[in-house]
Amino acid sequence: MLRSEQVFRALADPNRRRILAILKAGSRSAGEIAGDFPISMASLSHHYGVLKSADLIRSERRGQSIVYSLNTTVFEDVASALAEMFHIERPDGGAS
Amino acid sequence: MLRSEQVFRALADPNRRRILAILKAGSRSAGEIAGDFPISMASLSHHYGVLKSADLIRSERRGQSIVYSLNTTVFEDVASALAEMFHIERPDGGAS
DNA sequence: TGTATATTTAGATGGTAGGCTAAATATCAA
DNA sequence: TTGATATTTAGCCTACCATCTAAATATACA
Repeated sequence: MLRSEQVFRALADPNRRRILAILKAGSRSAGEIAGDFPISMASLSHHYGVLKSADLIRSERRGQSIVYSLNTTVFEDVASALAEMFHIERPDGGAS
Repeated sequence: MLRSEQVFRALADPNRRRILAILKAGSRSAGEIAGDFPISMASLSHHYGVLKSADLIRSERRGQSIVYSLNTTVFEDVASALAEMFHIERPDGGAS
């Protein structure tokens, strides 16, 4: 089940999209990600929450750190929803 | 050139997504669209502005009415950007 | 246990977004 | 030009969002 509402809202913020872009290269801890941003770790934590509630990322504790990674399966759904929204024919006809 | 920033922001609002869904069925005047919404025509006009600045819709005056229609080409770009964002292979390899 | 490190949660604040009403603009038709 | 219809623009208000600092939680290590 795709939470369109939360997904679109999550994608609306440039910092969140940048987090996703970073995670695209591989999993990273909250601290590692923070190094690339000018905002506080607390603010980033808020963004992680938004991305998680949209199921776009996942988190896993590893020792003292919390490691975030991309959840690619949801992206398939988003791409399909978007294609549907614009009535674009896609070869896989709606990966669910 | 895709204005990601404005496109994502435009898609973040449910009323705007609903406007797009309505226009998917065909062009409609501002007044016709308004019939499906509980908000004022002035508020809708604001949403048209946001959608236009993202180049997601186009407008054309026809007599006293202004008729809105979907700009599907931009959606191809959005779908591609999204696919890129998640590193999903697509058959058309990025329609630009 | 006590302390340091890593991250989140709580609470406050400024800015932006979306809603409204009222006024302005544009077209049509007398 | 005058009046009616269609839509946008202007101004205001409220709610939400991104950000901050400070405090809380969780883990590691001595």
